[in-house]
Amino acid sequence: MANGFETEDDGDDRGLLSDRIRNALTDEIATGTLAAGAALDEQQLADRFGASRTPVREALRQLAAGGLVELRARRGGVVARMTPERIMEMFETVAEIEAVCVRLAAYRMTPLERSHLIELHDLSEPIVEAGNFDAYDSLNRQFHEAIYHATHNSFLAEQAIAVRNRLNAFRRTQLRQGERLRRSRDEHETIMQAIAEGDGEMASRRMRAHMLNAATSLSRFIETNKPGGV
Amino acid sequence: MANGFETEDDGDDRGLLSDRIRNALTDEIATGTLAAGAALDEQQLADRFGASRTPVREALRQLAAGGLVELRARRGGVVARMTPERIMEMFETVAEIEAVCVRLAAYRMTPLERSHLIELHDLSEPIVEAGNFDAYDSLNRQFHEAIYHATHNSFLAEQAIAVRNRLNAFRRTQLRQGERLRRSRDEHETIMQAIAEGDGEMASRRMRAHMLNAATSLSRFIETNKPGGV
DNA sequence: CGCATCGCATTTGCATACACAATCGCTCGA
DNA sequence: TCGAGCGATTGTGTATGCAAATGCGATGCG
Repeated sequence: MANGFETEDDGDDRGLLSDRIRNALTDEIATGTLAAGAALDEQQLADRFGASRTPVREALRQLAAGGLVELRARRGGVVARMTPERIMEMFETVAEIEAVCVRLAAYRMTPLERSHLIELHDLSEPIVEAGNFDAYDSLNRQFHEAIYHATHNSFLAEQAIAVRNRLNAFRRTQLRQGERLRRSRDEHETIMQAIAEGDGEMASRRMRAHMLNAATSLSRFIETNKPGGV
Repeated sequence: MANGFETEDDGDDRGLLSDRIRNALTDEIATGTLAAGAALDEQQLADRFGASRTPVREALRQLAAGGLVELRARRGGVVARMTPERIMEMFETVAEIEAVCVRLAAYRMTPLERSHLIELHDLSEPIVEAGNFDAYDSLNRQFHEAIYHATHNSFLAEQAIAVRNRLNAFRRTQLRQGERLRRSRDEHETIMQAIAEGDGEMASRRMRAHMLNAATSLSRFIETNKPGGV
């Protein structure tokens, strides 16, 4: 097959082909390029990535293990189709896990980690003013991951990141709504205060509320833009 | 290869070969038949299961996605090698997730679910008296899974089960220690009381303590039977 | 005209073949 | 004697081929 390239001028063909395909598919699902419910034909994907079916299959299996795609035996795979109920369940789960993380983090974070978190939070102020959604999204992610890290429980942090990534496909558009950006930052502010006071329980409750606010916001968005069958 | 059997008298060759291999390997890792750190040679496994490398590879990828095995690129796979620190992190994570589950469950469970939980708990009394470890282990699992279910959040329940299964490989022997069986049931008792009173926060704190007690018990076990390099 | 059944096409699941990377052992040199 | 360089071997990563199963369409029957 089109395997004739030995040159690496593309610069992105390091690593395993199956991993690259997996990452690419993950991105495409998360960004919505591959809509929920879309059929995933192995040969078709193989052609698209200029590979054979073997690495495509391995990528699909991994994605299925992560829950991003559903594989029905001998009937091919589809991008995991989420009901609104399921999405809300995922949001609640993320909210609870985040709440756990911030409680542990409040009790365990080092001064260095605390200052890093404050720095991230401060950086977001001008970005909110400018209404830069993408930049805030990135910073928001860093903020939450800094909290995961500060739990000093890398397994928990991995779980949190995994669940959060899985939700990403639906979280994407939520921040674009009106004043949600400002309110998100305000909520971060109150969480930071609780952390500063060393009150993990308070930080936990506020984080849970913060995540559920985001869920409510997304829920309204889904109701408004309700499509046919998804 | 030895593919000549069309007869299904064996009775266990339904479903996908890769799935059967995955399940078999999961069991072997969970039961310790495959020790942590053991190398997983694809051809060797293929021979052992009477299959080719393809389904074995797919099984390994899925296990890697679940965290049970580690796959280093072009260097093969090994059964995930856990440090004591990592195991404790996993225990803490399970404890926190269980605490979340029982809090939600306390607020949401139906009378039917509550009575089912009570029934399971009552069933364990004579089993503890008899010191039947395996039976208690099974009932214990059902008890916890009934709580997951009662959260009425199937995604959270799935996550809880997944993390719990991942820990199973190391939890196995923990209950065999002395009076841990009796104490485990007593702790369940206090959790049940909090649930009965509708106090989710209390149930949550007690569940966390319950799980961390189990972790401590296992920790002692690990210290006692410390092997060479794991 | 509607429904069931048979046959075909498509696609997955598995086997096999091949290429390259990593490791191990050897030899050679200091 | 020890270390470095180099080749052989082992095993992973990928491609391709083949068989079985599923879904769909056509055809025949009621």
